[in-house]
Amino acid sequence: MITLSKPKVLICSGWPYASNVPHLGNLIGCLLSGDALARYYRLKGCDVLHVSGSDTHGTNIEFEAFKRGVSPKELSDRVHQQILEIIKAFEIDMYYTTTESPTHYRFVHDLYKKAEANGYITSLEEEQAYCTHDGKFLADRFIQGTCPHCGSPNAYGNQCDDCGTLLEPSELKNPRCRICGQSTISFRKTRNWYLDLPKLEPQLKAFIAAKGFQDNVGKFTENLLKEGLKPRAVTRDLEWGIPAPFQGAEGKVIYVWAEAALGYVSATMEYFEKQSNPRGWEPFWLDEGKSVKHVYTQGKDNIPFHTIFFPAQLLSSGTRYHLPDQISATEYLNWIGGQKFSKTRGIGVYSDEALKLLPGSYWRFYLLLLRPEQRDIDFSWEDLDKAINGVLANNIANLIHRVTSLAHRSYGGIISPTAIASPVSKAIEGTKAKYQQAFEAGSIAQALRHVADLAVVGNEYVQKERPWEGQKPEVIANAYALAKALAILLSPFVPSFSERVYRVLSLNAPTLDDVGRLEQREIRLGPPERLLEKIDIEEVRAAYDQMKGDKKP
RNA sequence: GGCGGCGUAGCUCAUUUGGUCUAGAGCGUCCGUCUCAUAAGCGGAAGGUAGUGGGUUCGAAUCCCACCGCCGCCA
Repeated sequence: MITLSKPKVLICSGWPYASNVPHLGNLIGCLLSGDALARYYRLKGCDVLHVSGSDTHGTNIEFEAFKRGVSPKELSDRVHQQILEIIKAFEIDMYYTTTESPTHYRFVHDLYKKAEANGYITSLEEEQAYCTHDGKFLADRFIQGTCPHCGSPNAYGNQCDDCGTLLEPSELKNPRCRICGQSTISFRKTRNWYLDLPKLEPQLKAFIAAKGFQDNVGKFTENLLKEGLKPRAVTRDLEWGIPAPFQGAEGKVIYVWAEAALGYVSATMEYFEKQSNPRGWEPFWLDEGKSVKHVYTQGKDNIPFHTIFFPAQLLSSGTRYHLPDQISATEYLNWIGGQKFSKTRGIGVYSDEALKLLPGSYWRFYLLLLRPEQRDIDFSWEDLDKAINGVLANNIANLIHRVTSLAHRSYGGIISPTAIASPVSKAIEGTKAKYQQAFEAGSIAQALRHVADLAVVGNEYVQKERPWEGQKPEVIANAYALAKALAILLSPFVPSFSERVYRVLSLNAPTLDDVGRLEQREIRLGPPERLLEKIDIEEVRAAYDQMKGDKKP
């Protein structure tokens, strides 16, 4: 018998910025969506790797570190550790690294050296703000001054938050350095290196046309291409970051946008290095064909990075890397009343705080069910309550408990190998088909809704057949088939919950193929178990209020 | 200001390329009911002029135009 190698799937989740732990919106957009997809493809029997890591460079981290009086390295290391804990608590099963990894440095160096050799790197001398007191060039955000339009004294070098006008650093009146607070700013000439995107445009267009990205992803990308691409600077005069490998660029670093996404490749390399299989990454990245599928999850703001800038970086190397196949982008999850999450202003729940309120699996279920796939949504306690108590507890967990209790009460906990009645098997097969279709299209919330719908069918069925009256072993067998299908289909969303159900239903590492499959022999159920505790949303809310209250000075 | 996206019952969403009649479902609400189950389940009812206003069509939530609101990109 010939065993074909399993289809490979690489899930790439957007890299959390290591200035702070991710908030709920970041989490659902990147890592959680990626985990659900990865688990789905594993359930289907694919060879799956899910990678991401902490994005540790850039001026935001430098500034945040400065505010806290620590080095950028100290700050990002600390946040990275926190994120690792969060990943564990949210039951995310992936390879998570950081842009500080040596493999990443090496890969970024190699790639840009090749890009330079291939003639895709140009350089240009420009004037940039420089603080003579601190002796360094200042990123736009590090300069503050008076807005020339509205007169606000708190405008930044890139924009005035008070009137919304976009600015150039040179437009600010009385510019001062946000690091030392002094007005010791002058403009000096400096040379920076650019990725020649216009030169890569034909290749990019061919790639985008070939992949045919859907919906908002396609539109975003088209618009950007329509406007025409300009060369983008890939270096900056900073100390924190990956040193630029170009001739004459000593003392400069590769700017964060130009290296973080390359981490998808270097993380894959690093994963296989640790498996003592240093060439294991190649089938994932060097096969241009259909035997590997690349799916990216991130917030909508990152779409162009993944459809244009990141592919451009890969193309500039001259190596024919596998380019993105699918972008599963989310809209935004905002806080109550449409407010933006803000750590400093104390708005919203960050992932570390979320875990103090409820276990990770509860958040998973809520976030994946309400995943913003069509438009921005606002968090609400009511939705959280409905998702957990209404859908997961009352409908799903209760149905499974109901079935196992019935089986034990009147049938000795034994499921006989009966054929599944056609309406039940039809419902299971129909759900499975819609579920797969949704997942393959990257519509994770939709897949979960199909599962929830099956639980409704299950309750209707049990109610109608009344297996608590007389002996109806075939009804119990059908109900068992429903419970089993639910447990398996739910595993990409709430893995620990599914594991508990597997134990009760006597299932051993089932796969997608087991959904709707006929039992060959008698099954002896484990003792009925209360599978999920409900939440008291008012208590959770009170705990949240207290947590936030404690933080205020 | 320019470009793009979105706008369906209180909430979350369905309505495959415009056409099964009174636009569906879950949750919530109200009424009824079973009792195996986590005060869960089931049945029924109320609830939408599909953002608004025009237009195309025999027929539009689904196509076109304008306006309003939200979001994003750009200036």
